[in-house]
Amino acid sequence: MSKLPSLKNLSYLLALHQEQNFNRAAAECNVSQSTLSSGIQNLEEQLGCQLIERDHKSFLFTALGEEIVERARQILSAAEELSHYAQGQGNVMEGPLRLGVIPTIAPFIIGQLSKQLQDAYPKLLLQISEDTTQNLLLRLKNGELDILLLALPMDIQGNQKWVLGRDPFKLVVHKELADNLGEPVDYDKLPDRSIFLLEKEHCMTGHAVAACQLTDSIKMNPFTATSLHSLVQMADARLGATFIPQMAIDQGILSNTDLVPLKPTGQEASRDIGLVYRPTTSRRQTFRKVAEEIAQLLPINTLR
Amino acid sequence: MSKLPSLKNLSYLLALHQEQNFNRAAAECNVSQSTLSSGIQNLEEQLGCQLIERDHKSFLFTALGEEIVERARQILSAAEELSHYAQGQGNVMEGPLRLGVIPTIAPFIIGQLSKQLQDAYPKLLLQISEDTTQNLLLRLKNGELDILLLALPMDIQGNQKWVLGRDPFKLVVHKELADNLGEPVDYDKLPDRSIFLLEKEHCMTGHAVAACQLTDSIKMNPFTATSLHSLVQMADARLGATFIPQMAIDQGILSNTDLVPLKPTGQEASRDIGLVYRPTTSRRQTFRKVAEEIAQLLPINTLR
DNA sequence: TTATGATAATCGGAAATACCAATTAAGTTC
DNA sequence: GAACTTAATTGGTATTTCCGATTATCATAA
Repeated sequence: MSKLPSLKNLSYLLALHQEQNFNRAAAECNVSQSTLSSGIQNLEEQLGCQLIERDHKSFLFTALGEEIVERARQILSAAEELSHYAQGQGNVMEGPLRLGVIPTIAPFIIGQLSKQLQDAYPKLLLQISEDTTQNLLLRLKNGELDILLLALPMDIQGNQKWVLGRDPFKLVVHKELADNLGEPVDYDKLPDRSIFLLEKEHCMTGHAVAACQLTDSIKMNPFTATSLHSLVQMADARLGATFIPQMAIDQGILSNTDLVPLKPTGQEASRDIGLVYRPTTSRRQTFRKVAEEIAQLLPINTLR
Repeated sequence: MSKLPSLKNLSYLLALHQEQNFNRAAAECNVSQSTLSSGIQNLEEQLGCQLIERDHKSFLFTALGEEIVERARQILSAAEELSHYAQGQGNVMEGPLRLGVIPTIAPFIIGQLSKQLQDAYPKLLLQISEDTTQNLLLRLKNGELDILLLALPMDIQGNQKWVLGRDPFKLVVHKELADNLGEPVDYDKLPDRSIFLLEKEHCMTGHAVAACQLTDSIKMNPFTATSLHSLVQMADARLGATFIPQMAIDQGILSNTDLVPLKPTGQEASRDIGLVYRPTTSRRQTFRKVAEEIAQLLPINTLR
């Protein structure tokens, strides 16, 4: 059997890939430039293939090199997790857990979630990042994050998911405009261009349109907001109506407003909330317990 | 950050776990006993936990040690796969592929499959093992096998699967007994205890009983056979009827007999054929291509 | 054109480590 | 209790790893 690459050399390769510069990569690894350089050469020799193309002064990763980087990342992160796991004496609910959450979920759950996890698993170190679905998926892929809390359906690429629960949409309007709409709401009774939605970057826009049967409706206003709180403000100023997820309402996003939530048209006017993770993870146990905690906080818990 | 364990020490741990003896494990690793011994101690020190309990003369893996072994296996196999992948210059259809197949599928597919894979991917080294579902799952778990070709539904434990296709069951009887049965077969017209099946170890028994709506039937004969070929022989000797999967019939298991295949009762009188693999694998690409080749050989291809 | 600076590779020696053979310690078997 | 077997320990050697200094190559500024 051919000799296996050492974890050290693989980590040199990762650092080099990240920094794209031998000196900085060496500094990152706390070794000298010469050590890192020969480490990479060593690796290429052991693997019997070229990982970077040398251009006399600069260099470039080969396609094969890029793929090797990908795999090396998985191996190293598994090794790190093993080490953590051992140091925690097998307690999987210990150490850092990096969670990514989209902006239409984060503000309405992370408070309770942090508290609940802190109580249940005091040694767990929850680190939350808020970003768009696409960015979160990138950061999950390159190992920056461990798990993502997203709205589904969604192309989660090669990853795996658990569906934790459902979050119904409500049509939110000023109370003085609510009377003649009925429930579920008859959109025809709304003026044209009177429904405000979020920017396209937010997957909630698509989910709301689909779930509430609003496709291509002339009722939608072309102006788009960047947060649910902005939408609420606009609706409260009687500029029109908007869709707000139940979990935001439960967290009091409508308090101090004159808005009322109405049931929208659509059999299942809701989005699914799911937890997404790399298929190659070795922390399923940890993630599962976190999933259970999150599911309890959702308007409709469908886990299990 | 704490220091990562070396792959070498992890491989010592795996060998020790497999051999349960320092000398044999050392021989396995081509190092001296003292090297392996200190390697293990080293590992325990680095990980900051006890992996084996020393009993003055003998030893025992701790629960934590067992779990570490599990993870170490994954890491090492990923590292090996990385090495292979690099040596093959990124060609995923190269090198050994260890496939486990159950006995009620193997004889009717491995001939064609070997040939087809050999033609499509000449550098792929297919190694086939035939065993019961339970044994195959054990061997998949401990890294002895890469993928399993099984009949579903089945508890595949923590593994993942693709359903490749369907394989209908046929009720096989002697042609002189076939006339008054009709199609789909009315079991009431068969004598009691006239249906022969395989031993319980073979999952096909359960699948056939369920798919063909035979639950707890008095029609079943308590004698059980160990292979489909035995069942065919018994049916041909007019001892009774039996269920035979379509793929066996397609491969000519009924030639040189006086048996005829009849459509059994049951909407979907068939078993699913699936490919099962560890969720932590880094060879999905390889497996997928193999899956496509296998699916083509099934009576009903449902892949994609 | 020649300095200057930046880069990655190479070289030589020092430090760390991995390894083995032999020995020890402890328990088992005959 | 003698002969084995087992894992740990020891001491010495071989190997590997790492660093600092140097070299080679190029880009750019003077």
